[in-house]
Amino acid sequence: MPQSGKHVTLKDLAAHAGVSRSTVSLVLQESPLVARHTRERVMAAARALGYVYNRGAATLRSARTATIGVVVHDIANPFFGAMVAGIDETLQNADYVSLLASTGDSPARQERLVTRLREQRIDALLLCPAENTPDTLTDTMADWGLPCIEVMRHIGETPRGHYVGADIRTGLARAVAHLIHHGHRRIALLTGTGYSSADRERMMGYQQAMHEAGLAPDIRTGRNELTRRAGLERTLEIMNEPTPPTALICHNDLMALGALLALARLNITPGAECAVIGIDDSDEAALSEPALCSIATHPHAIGRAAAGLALACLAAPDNDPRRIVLETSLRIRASADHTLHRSRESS
Amino acid sequence: MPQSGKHVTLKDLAAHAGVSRSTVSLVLQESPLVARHTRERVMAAARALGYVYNRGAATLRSARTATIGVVVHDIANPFFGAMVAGIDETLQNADYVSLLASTGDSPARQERLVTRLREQRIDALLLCPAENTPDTLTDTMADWGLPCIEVMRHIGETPRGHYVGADIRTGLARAVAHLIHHGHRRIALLTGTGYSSADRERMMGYQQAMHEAGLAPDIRTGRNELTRRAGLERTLEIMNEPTPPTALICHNDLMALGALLALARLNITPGAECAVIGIDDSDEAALSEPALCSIATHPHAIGRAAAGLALACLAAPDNDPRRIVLETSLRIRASADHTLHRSRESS
DNA sequence: GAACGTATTTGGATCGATCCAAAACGCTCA
DNA sequence: TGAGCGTTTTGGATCGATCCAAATACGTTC
Repeated sequence: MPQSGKHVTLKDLAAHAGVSRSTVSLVLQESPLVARHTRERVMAAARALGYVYNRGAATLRSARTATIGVVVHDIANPFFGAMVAGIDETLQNADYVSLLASTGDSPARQERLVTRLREQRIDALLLCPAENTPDTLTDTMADWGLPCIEVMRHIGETPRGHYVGADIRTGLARAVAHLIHHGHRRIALLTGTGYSSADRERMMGYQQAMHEAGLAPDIRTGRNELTRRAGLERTLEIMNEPTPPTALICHNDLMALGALLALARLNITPGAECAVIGIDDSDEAALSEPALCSIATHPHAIGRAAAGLALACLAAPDNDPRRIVLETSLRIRASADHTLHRSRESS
Repeated sequence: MPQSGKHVTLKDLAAHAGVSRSTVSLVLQESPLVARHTRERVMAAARALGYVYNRGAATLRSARTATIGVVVHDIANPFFGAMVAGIDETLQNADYVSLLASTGDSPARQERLVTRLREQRIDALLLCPAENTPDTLTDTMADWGLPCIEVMRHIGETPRGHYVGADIRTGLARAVAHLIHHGHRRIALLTGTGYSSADRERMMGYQQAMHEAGLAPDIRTGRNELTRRAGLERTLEIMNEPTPPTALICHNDLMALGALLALARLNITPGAECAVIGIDDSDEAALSEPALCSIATHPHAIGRAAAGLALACLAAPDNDPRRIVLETSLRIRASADHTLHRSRESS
């Protein structure tokens, strides 16, 4: 055992097991070339001496750490909890590990975290980019030779690199059609600043659906806060207008749940007097009172697809950008399952 | 620029800037020994060549990566989002970065993640341990010489290493006193399996408060799931008993919010007919309908304290275990702010 | 026992960054 | 101009692990 404070190295294991450093290295790599009894001797030495592999040292000669960075913009959004579970489930089978970092939706902080992860020599990056992320980040990833999969949000107008997302547009078309079918004509979209790709995608899908139905779009952009509290506050404002919308499609479930809270405060019966639809179909959507109607984006499956794509890129490097867009579905629940009262729509 | 796929190294920067590798290294370390014009030349070379530092290589000679691992058991719990924000805020000023990993409350997965983080040579670990974590983990950290701060949960009966938590016992004493003052005599504690230190702490604090009030404790342990859905389901069961409690203290806000949903489904008026108190005082507590009464544990401050302790350990290594326990406070809100109807207590 | 083929192990160079004693440089003063 | 001193830069060794050609060991056959 080396003196206190020093790490156990291959050299120590080799001396303890009576083999060479190269043999130790082969054992740790689970090489089939090593005899079984030799392998056992080395593993016993590793256990006895409390050896911890040094991935940084290994990356000086081999290229991989078996580590994937996951960078998201709001760790408190339940979408990401589910997505990370999907990522980890997929990586586990490949003996990879994900390391998660939260940008707080700041491009500057994001740059710092991405750089720090690269310095630690992650093998690939799954990135839900902060709003206003500069286009140059895609180039930087390419320069680094770091496989990067943009997830749910992308950098720039269209993704130039790999992308995994959900078919929000079709989901919005279904939501708008559903609301129209239930008698709604004043349907508003409650979204963020309008600058993130997620915002723009929602706005465009919603606008297209409204135009096709011959209705006037009503897009409510606002501050870069997509939380329950923001949904509540903004819905309170909207409902105090002279002619408020009769239906709200919210950026995500958190905002939609906030909107439900606002309606309750205003004694507006959610569903019957004002419909609310969220996006994501979080676990909470089904539990709330009334149950929230939501466009299901399947975050767990998104996570699995993104991690799977990262592993595929690492297994067979090829620079063709891949795009995976999972289907969405409209989960119809009480918050948007009533035919609108006629008096409310006319007034 | 080296050929594609190869990283830019100190050697490349040195050639580009016309200085030695040692000078480049000193510049990157921001050593005051280097002349300003030399420093500028090197930094220009680094920008021009797109240099990325290799922290793994550096740790072969220097000891630090300026990276702290944060391992939690349920990333979807809003407590951790707030705690991580506090951690990151504190680390930013020290030019440290946190890398987060989620154990899903599995000791086996936790062991794997902790090992992987150590292999990446994190400088310290903030750990909210999985339930049933073996005592030996504390010894392993000590053997590794890795400063480890247990947060909110600890390993074993009492923390043997560093610990940061909240004074749950005092919070529970206040909650019980508050409920008694409002006429409640059948007060139940809804908790987890009873095996985690967080469970035990809650059970003991609650029991002590109930004994001191001369009341019979009613502890409801259950499965290892501390979610909104679990709170809802278990409350539905409890409320179907012949003589259900008139007040529920729940393991965390998520469960308490689930309990409120259950009461609403049963047409039991939350607050008036059955009081509900959560633990954590998440952002959602104040927004819910009725607003949730909760023991505030200040996760943001917990995160700040934990990160601060980690930095202090790194700055002045000393093996004396430190213990920081932040004060809690009872945030009184509608879910537990009514005097109990007399008929309900008597029946 | 020698020859041969296969299995297993080895040793020195390499990777990128840091360390630190020595070398080099620039300035001042006699 | 040379010596002395303080500032700045340098070069070779080191760190822990991998690589890969060569060496060694082993088992089988004649």
